[in-house]
Amino acid sequence: MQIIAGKWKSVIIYHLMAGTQRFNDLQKQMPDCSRRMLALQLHELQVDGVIQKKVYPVIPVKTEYSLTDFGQTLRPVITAMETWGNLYNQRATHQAAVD
Amino acid sequence: MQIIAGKWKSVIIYHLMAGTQRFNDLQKQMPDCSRRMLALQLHELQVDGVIQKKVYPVIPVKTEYSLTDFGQTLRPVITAMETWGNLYNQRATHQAAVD
DNA sequence: CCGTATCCCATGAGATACTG
DNA sequence: CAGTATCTCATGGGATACGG
Repeated sequence: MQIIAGKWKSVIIYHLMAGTQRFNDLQKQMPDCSRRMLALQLHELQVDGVIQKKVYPVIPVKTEYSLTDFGQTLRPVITAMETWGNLYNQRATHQAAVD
Repeated sequence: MQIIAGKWKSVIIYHLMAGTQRFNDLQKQMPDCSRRMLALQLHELQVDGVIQKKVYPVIPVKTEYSLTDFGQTLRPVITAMETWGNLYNQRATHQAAVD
């Protein structure tokens, strides 16, 4: 599952599951991920065919990211993670591991 | 999900889902993971409360690793990954991403 | 058998400044 | 707005050798 292994990839996919997002939308939802890292991981996800990027040639530029059909197949994996996270997020034990 | 984020952690958990394993058992099942890396990731999983280690004070030493109750709660996540992997492992496209 | 210690290089990732 | 470029330091991870 190298496809998800990147530190932020699963989070990006999670946010894109809610629908198309712009670069800044994603950044606001992941304040701990630097602009540089976000760009790098988005690029990798794109190369792996998980997400697609649409660029509108207006000024200033506008881009939109969304899941490809292939990326959509990852939904069950991400939702399994989310379900697990919801169960254990509020607990004191293992808090460091859950993050 | 830093708990699974380590390069080999999900694979270790996957193998331990089949039951208790010795260090060498795990190593044989993960030839691409060095002994050093295996030891490091096992230790982290132990610290995070995902797995437990039992050492038998015989010579030569014998150790056994198994999932804790907490570790067992990760089953749905790992099986979701496995299901996804089974679907896409054999396909030509995205092969690099699946790995 | 099951690790740890050390050395060393490759990659990761923040900060900052710049561009179409 | 949505990135790139560069510099720099931190971390990851292989190889090898050693230890209980």
